[in-house]
Formats: sequence, structure tokens, C-alpha cells
Amino acid sequence: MDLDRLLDAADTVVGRQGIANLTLEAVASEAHVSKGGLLHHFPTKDRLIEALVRRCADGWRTRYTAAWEETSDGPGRMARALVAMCLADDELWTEQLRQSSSAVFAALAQNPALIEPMRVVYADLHRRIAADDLPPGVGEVVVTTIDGLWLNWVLGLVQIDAAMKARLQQALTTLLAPTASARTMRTARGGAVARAGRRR
Amino acid sequence: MDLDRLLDAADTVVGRQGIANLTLEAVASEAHVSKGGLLHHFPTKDRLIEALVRRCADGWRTRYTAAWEETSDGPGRMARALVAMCLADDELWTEQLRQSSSAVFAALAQNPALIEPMRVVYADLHRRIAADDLPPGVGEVVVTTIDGLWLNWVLGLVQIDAAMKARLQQALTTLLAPTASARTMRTARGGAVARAGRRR
DNA sequence: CGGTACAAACCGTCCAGACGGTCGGCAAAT
DNA sequence: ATTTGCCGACCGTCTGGACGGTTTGTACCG
Repeated sequence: MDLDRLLDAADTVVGRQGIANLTLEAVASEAHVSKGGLLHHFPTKDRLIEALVRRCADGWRTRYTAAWEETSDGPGRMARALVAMCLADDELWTEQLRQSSSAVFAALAQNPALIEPMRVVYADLHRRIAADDLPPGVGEVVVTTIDGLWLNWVLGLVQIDAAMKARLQQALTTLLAPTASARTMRTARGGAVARAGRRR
Repeated sequence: MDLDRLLDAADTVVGRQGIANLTLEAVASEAHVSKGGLLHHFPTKDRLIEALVRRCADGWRTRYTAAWEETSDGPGRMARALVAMCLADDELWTEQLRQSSSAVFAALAQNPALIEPMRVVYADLHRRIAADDLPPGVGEVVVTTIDGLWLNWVLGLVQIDAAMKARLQQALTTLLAPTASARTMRTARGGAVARAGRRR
């Protein structure tokens, strides 16, 4: 029995019936396995959900790592990779990813400690962003925007269509654009931003 | 009996014992009320959580409405109000707000339909942002960044300290700054952004 | 003013169902 | 024959909710 098939079943259950109905019986039924059979592979519900979270977290790391590889070198490489991956690629926001993401909330409900793998991946991502050689805050705005987009998408709070993604991409790209000039005046990093930052 | 006291108790339970332990008994106990007494005011667990979500949603609307009132007129008023409220004000991210926010996830677990009040408030906020007279995507980046910040904060995915808020504020202010010039060339809105948007 | 009738707030017990997890068994593979 | 993978019946616990009873407040009446 492929363990991934069990995890897929769990994701499906969450996506279709909600977090509250993520029961061992439902998962077993969805995977065409008896409850005993399911518990043979995941001796505890916590272990099952932990595997769910870990798979989701690994998926994100794999994705943004691959995106980083495909992005040209230079300041903001990680941030630009994120934008390209999340806003330019139409294949990302699939129903499967939504289910997989919802499972993280199942973990939150079951046992908050189970989201630890997700925390690890986020720490890694933020470390990469911090080392991205961008003006202060710019990289963090990009990551955090993606986070917010993900939240809105998973919860269905706002509609996310191609037009909105395009607008976000445009604005974030604008934010990342001054990087080229910032690189030339690296010794005065932040000064240009502070100067441009005044308003009113 | 003040209904708010019961909701406070529910928030406290969620904050202290997690979503899974948000039971009627726990809430009743926390509020020093019998289960029967609790069910007298909220005939159903769904109703209780619905009230929780509604109170949280109303809180957000009240906050950003007040922030809008205190923000100078002009393009990006709503976006600037959000930045001032969430990144400049040190009083916002309290433990109480975190508990109240966590309750939304409890709603998600109990019955996804219960987050509807939250959806309504978000729709309103996004409508205000869309009418904010900003270059395309800029306002949405601001809101979505706040959303992401909120997510990271509630889940504890990343540490949110004053320095990070300052950096985000700086970057978002930079993003909002070009508005003044954009207003003068309103007829060509988006053109300036598109021009600045090229990279590589 | 006293008392009486009524309603609302609240209590504490009880129950039916659901859920996570255990366990003895079985059948095929080695 | 022993191990491994899986089954499915079973158990103890917990939880949401129902329900009948009790206290507290309130309006009305003699």
C-alpha cells in the first residue's frame, strides 16, 4: 500500500467534507481501506496529520527551490522566484494544492504542535529572503503578500482570478524594480528607500 | 448575564487549550456557568461560534473604519490607514486579538460556512481598496500583506517584532509613495507602473 | 403593601452517537 | 512455519444537546 494514497485520501476528505469530518473512518473509507489497515500505517491520528503537514511543507520547499533555480541571479532572486511561481504560473493554484493546504488547518485544530514542519519551511524561506540583497522590508512584503494570497485563497475569503494575480504581479514587480539602482548604491542601502518613502 | 462574557470565555479557551478543546463544557466552566446556562444563550455550538466570528469581524471593520477616519484624504487613503493601523500602532497586536482571531479557525473547523461574516467584512475592505485611486495592484498588495502578516502572527509561523513591522511599513510606504505623481497623470494610470515594472 | 401568577434565566443530569484506538484473527508471501 | 499486511469487531471516552426542575425577577391584583 502506497502511503501517499492514504494521504491523498485524507486531503480529499478535508477538501470535500471539511476539517471536522477528517476522521480515521472517513480517510480509511476514502482510501478503500479498513480503519485497522489505516492505523497499521499511521498508528495515531496525530501521525497521519503530521505526515500530511510534512508532505505539504516539503511540497512548498521543493516548489520554491525549483523556482529559485529557474530565476536569474541578482538581488531579489528569491523574491522574484516567488512572484514568478505564484503569480505568473497558472498551474500552481490547483484544487489539489488547496486540499493539501487545508490539511494544515486540520493540523492546527488537531494539535498546533503538528504544524512545526511548516514553521521550519517558513523559517528557511524567510532566511533566503533576508539574504536576498533587497532594501529592507521589500522581500518581506513579497513573501507576506504571497502568504496573504494563500490565506484568502484557501479560506475563500476573496476571489482570486487571473486579473488580480496580474495586478499583484505588476505592483510587486514595481516594488522590486528599484533594486537595480539600489545595487549600485549598496553602501547607502536604505537611504534611497527612505527618501522615496516620504509622502504627503 | 452579559453575552460578551461568554464569548470572552470561548476566546480564552481557544487561546489556552486550542481549537480541539473548544467544548461547551469548557466554555461554560471558563465563564462560571453551567452547560445548561450556556446553551440557554446560545442554543447551539454553531450559534456560539457564529457569534464569535461576528464579533471578530465587527472588530476589524470598526478598527479599519476608525483608522480611515483618522487618515488624510487623497489616493490610497484606505491603504495608508491600514498601514498606520497595523504597522505603526503598537497597540493592535494584543494577546486578546490573537485569541479572538484564533476563534475564526475554530469556526473553520466546526463549520466552514460560519466564517461568512468574515467574508463579508473582507469584501467590504477590498471594495474600499479598489476605490482607493491607486495604481493597479498596489492597494491589493497592501491588504494582502496585512493578511499574510496576520496569518503568520496567529499561527506563530514567523516572529513578528517591532523591527519587522518597521521594515514592512517602510517598504509599503515606498510602494504607496509614487501615488502623488500617479495622481497627476491619472489619465495615463498604469502606464507609469508598467514602465517601472520592467525588470531583468 | 402583600401576595400571587407568570416568565425568563439558569442549573445539573442524562443519553445517544461518534470517535480514536485496541486486539485477536486471517491469508498470502517468503 | 513465521512474518507481514490487513481486517473488522469491539471498547471506553467524550461531546453536543435534550429535558425537567429550580431560582430569580416582574407585573398585576386585591
